Amino acid sequence: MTSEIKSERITIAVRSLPMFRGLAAEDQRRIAALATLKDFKRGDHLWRAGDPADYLTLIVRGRVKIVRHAEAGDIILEIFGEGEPVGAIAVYNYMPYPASAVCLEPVTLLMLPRRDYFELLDRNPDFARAIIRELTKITVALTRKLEEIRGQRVEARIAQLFLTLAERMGREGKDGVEIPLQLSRQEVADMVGTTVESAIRVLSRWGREGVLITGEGRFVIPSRERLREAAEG
Amino acid sequence: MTSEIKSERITIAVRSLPMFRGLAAEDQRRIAALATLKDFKRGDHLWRAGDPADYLTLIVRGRVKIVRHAEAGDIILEIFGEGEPVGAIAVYNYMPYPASAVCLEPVTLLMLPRRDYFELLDRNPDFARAIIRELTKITVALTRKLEEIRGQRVEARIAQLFLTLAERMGREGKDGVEIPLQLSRQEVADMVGTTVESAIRVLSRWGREGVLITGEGRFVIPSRERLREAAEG
DNA sequence: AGGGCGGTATGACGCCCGTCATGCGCGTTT
DNA sequence: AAACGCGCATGACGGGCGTCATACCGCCCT
Repeated sequence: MTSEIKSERITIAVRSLPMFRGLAAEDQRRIAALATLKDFKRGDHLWRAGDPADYLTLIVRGRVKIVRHAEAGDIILEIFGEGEPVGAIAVYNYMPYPASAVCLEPVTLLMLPRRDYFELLDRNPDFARAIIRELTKITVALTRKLEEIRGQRVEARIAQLFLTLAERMGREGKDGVEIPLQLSRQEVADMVGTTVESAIRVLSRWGREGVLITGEGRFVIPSRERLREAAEG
Repeated sequence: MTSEIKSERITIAVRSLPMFRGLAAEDQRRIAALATLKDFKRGDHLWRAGDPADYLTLIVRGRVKIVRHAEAGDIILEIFGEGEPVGAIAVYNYMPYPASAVCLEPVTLLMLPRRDYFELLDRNPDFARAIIRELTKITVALTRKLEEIRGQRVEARIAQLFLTLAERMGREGKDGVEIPLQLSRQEVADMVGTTVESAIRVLSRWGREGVLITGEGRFVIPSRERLREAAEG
């Protein structure tokens, strides 16, 4: 009974993932039979840096941050959302995860054992293309991050961060652009490579000035233009 | 006559490249027939950011830096050497080059038209694996660069840079580890994300203290240990 | 109630490093 | 030779931001 409900959930999940959408119904059924779903809550680790990568992991619901723990503090490399594969590179290359993955919200994962994933790859070469596309995106994003951190002042970097977030996941609300994402000051700092105190100083000042307002699990940008000015410096 | 000599050179070049080594002799012959060689000298641009990527480019001889021109100054993202493909991502994805490529030394390139490259990909799926491997390497390198730039002081970053270079291309000489690579102070600065002046201050002091000596087209590290101390800070 | 904890906020201090200026040596140009 | 450009070197100055300290608030726990 429960397992039937479960398998029903899995089938729906498989169909909803862009990566599997183009597949034949038979392939989709096979994947659903081999894959499992797993739930997490905010703050949970999907894995830690160094763990073995035994499953191909796809996000069905929620968002996840990829974090590297460095001596000088943590660095958030990327935020993945629904439909995206997480840690696909590590799985593909038989390497331990180079970074940790932590949930920013309640998350549901579809997990496919590595062995089955490779079998799928053999029968469906488009998957290699999908991987390459993901890797390209990551490379471009990392390059941009490098440019931003380099030389720019902290305020400009944070402004740039929220402009990017607004572009990626912003919704037009009645008070301006709304970014539905729960990030602590610490996490903002980790994303632009600075300290909590500096992030707090900028964000609390922006709150007073009405440039960017922190709400419950979201940020609001009353005027994109004023944020852009801050980004220019 | 000349063309025979040329085709002879090409055949040798194809055989020397790791990417082609596993191929059947017939495939190697086909590649040699389609590819061309091109020579450059130090300072030449292989291409500039924004140029169309019409050829798969492999380094037969010499080294190349990948540079992004940012407002705050240039950033050297990567240095590629013999046997490595350059800009393979751009070719694969039909996108214009996201960064410029400049020769650090006299360079010889093997260039394969994109059309032929894709044909080769279809007939030989291992190539996709090769691409993914390259992309993975790049991602890891970029991640490391991010960590280094973040938080660390300039002196530590430069020390880290030369430790990495020593690991990648160092040779044991009579005075210590020798890095056979011509880099200006400006280029060192661009690699760690700082200014020329700061790079000069560190390097000239190290020269006086005997931590790292700049020679003709090379650097010498008398004692890895002292450099490591500088990297720790 | 009290105590611990995590996130947020604010002030004071200090120093690294980016910026600007100046000078030197060397090769190339006119 | 003078003029110019380029790479390297060194000094002075100032500010951004990392570091440390303190405090407030809400929440969970025993």
